[in-house]
Amino acid sequence: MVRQPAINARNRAPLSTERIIETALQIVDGQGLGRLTMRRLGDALEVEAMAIYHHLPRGKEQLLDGLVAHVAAAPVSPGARGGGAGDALRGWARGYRARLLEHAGVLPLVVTRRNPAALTETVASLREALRLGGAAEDAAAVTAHTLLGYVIGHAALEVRGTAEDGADRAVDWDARFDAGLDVILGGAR
Amino acid sequence: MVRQPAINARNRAPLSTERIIETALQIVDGQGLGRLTMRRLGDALEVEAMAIYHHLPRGKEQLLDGLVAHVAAAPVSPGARGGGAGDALRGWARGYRARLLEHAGVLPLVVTRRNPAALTETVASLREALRLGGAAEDAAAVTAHTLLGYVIGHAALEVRGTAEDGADRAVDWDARFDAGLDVILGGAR
DNA sequence: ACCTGAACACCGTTCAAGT
DNA sequence: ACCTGAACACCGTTCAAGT
Repeated sequence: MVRQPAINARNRAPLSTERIIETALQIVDGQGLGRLTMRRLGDALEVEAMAIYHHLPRGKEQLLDGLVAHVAAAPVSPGARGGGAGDALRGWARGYRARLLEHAGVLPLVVTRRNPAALTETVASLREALRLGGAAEDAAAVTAHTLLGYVIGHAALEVRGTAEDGADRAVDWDARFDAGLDVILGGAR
Repeated sequence: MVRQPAINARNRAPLSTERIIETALQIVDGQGLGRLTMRRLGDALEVEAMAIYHHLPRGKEQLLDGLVAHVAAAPVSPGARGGGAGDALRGWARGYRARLLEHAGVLPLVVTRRNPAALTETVASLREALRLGGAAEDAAAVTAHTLLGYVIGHAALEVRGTAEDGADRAVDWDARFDAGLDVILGGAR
C-alpha cells in the first residue's frame, strides 16, 4: 500500500486557509450569511470547528475578512478591448456588479467591515483605467470613487429588491444599471 | 398616595414599540450592531428580555426591520428652498447621507435586509422632487435610482474607511461626496 | 394585558490533551 | 504541526406561570 503524501491518515485533504474561505463562501451563497457558523463550517470541512482556529487564529473575524477580500478585492476582468475609456469603465463596472451579485450574501460584509485595505487594489485599478483613458489625476480620483460608490449602492438596492412604488411593477435592473452608468459617465465613449 | 396612570407599579414608563426601537438604536450607535442583544436591550429598558417579545412577536427580525425603517424610510428635510431642481436634489442627497452616517451601525441592515417597502417612500419623495423640477417621468426614475444608489454606496465607502492608495493620505469625504453629486447631476442648478 | 423565570438548543472561543 | 473533546460564557426563543 503506497502512502499519498498530501492525504492524511483519514484520507481527506488537509485544511488550508484557502479551502476554509471557499467552503465558507459556498455556505454563504447557498444558505445565507446567518447560517455561516464555525461549527457548520467545520462540518462542511469534515473537521471539528476548533480545527479552524489553527489556520485562522483571529477566528470568525478573520474568516469574514477573508470572505470580503475574496469577493471584493480580486481584480475584475478588463472586458472588451478597443473601445474608448468610457467602454473600459462600463466593462469594469458591469463585471464588478456581476461579482457582487454572484455573492450577494457577503454584500453586508463588503459594505461595513472596517478593512480599508480590501478595496485599495480595486480603487487603484479603476484609477489606472481612467488615467489610461486620458483623464487627469484629480478627475480620475473623483470618477473612480463616484463609480465605485454607485456600483456598490446599486447592487445593494438590487439585493434588497427595492420596490418602485405601490404597484409591484417589475424593475429591469440591468437596464437601470446601464442607464445609471450613462448618467455618471456622461454617455461618452 | 395618588396613582399615576401612565406609570406602573415599579415606577417606570411602560414598554412600547417606539421606546424599544429607540433604545435599540442607542445601543447600536453607541456600541455597534454586534452588541445589540435581546438581553442587553432588555437591561437598557429595565425589563427582562422576554418582555420585548410581547411587543415584537417576530423577535429580533422585527427589531432589525424596525431599525431600518427608522433610519432609512423617514422623510428627509427638503433643505434650502428657492434654487432649481439641482439644488433641491443636492440638499436631499446631503441630508440622506448625513442620516445614514449618523446611524452608521445600521448601514449593513439598510443594505441587505430584504424589505422592499422600507425604501419605497424614500424613492417616491425623490422622484417627486425631480418631477417638480421639470424632469420627465422616465428620466426621473433613472436619476432617482442612480442618486440613491450613489448615496448609499458612498456612505458605505466612508464608514469602511476605504483607503485611497498605499499611503494613508486622508480623504476629504465631504468634498468627494459633493464632487460625485456634480458628476451625477451634471453641475446643473 | 403585560411581564417574569426557568429551560432548550444553539453560538464563539479557550485550553489541555491527543497523535 | 495539526486536530480533538470538554468546558465556559454567552445567544435567541418557547412556554408555563405570575400579577
